[in-house]
Order: sequence, then structure tokens, then C-alpha cells
Amino acid sequence: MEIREVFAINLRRRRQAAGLSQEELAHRAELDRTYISALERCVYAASIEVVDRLARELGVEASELLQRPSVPKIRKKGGASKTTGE
Amino acid sequence: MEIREVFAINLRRRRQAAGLSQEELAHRAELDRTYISALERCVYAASIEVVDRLARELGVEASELLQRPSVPKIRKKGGASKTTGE
DNA sequence: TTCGATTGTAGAGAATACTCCGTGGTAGAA
DNA sequence: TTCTACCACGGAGTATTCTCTACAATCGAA
Repeated sequence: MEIREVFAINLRRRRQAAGLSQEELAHRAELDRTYISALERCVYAASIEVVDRLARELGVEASELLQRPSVPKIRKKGGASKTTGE
Repeated sequence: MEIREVFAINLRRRRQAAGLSQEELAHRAELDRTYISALERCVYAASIEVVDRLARELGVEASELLQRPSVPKIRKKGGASKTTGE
């Protein structure tokens, strides 16, 4: 999983959890709305400065937005082994 | 503390801990040597892609390189209160 | 349908990250 | 001293991020 994707997913989830629209978040973080949209679609690799500004407005640490999803406990009998895709 | 600084400090500490020169790390992460130097001096705000590439070569998660140093348990009697500097 | 709110997307330009060249400085070993 | 390894730093050029404007699509409510 690419780091852009990790960030995109975390950003969208946190934003929605905070009940903010892309526009609201963009305004608070002093960024452009279309840019937030692009970030959530993995169009760009954000600089750590925008990661930090978004994290602040979402009430989390910058590092959290780069946290890869923890592997969700595999429960299997005889299924084919599945790789992470990365 | 600015996020650049957080990253710069973590990068340098991890690099030295790994016993790598800026040149060695740059080569392994396929980045320019002078750029690594600049990152450790807070000249630029790296993109999350270079954070990720450096993290890989240092054997850590990208998110770790953005982790702010934990406040080291204040032990004081009557000293002037000290701010974080930020 | 019509409206408001939200998001996707395109294009052009400004700003900044990143590369590549070179120079110099410091410290340790020969 | 001389050599080597390592790092700070400058400038110029390329690549990418980020801003701004505009238009279209979707969805739920009136």
C-alpha cells in the first residue's frame, strides 16, 4: 500500500469522523478545497507541512495520518493465503 | 516545534543509529546527498513519499519519523516554568 | 422540478520540493 | 602535512506540489 493511499484513507476517515466537509476542513487548515479532494484521491504526495496542518485541525498527531492500517486478525480454515497487495 | 524539525531530528537520530552516512542513506533511498543534508537542517518540508522511502531504508514506519519527542517527565522544585518553545 | 450542499475534475500559474553541479571546512588516520 | 570521510552550503535547473477559477455530477430536501 502506497503511502499516499494510507494518508488518503486516514484523512478521509478522520475528516468524516469529525463531521467536516472538504470545504470546511480546507478553510480551517488554510488549504484549497480542490486540493483536499485531490489528496483523498491520491493525486499528490502531500508535504509534511500540510499533513501537520490537517492533523491539527482534525485533533490528531501528524504521525497518525501516516499510520498504516493494522492487519485485521486473519481468521481462516483452509483458505488461500492472501498477500497485502504491496 | 515545527514538523520539519521533528522530522529532521528523527531522521538524523535514526540514520546515525543505523550507522549510515548521509551519502549512504541517500544512495539507498535513491535521493540526492545534499538533499538529505538539507532535510536534516530543516531547509525543506519533505513530501510523504520521501519520508516513506527514508523510513524503509531505516527499517522504521513512516509515521515514526514524524513522531514528536515525548515530554521527558518534568522534575522541578521552584524553577521557572519552561515552555516547549512552540 | 428546483434548490443547496458536497464532491470530482480540468487547466493554468505560483510556489516549493528535489536533483545535480561545485566549493569549502572539520576531524581523524597515515 | 597529506589523505580520506563526512558534512554544510551555494546556484541553477527540473519536477511536483499547491492555489485559483470554473464547470459538472450527485444527493437529499423543499
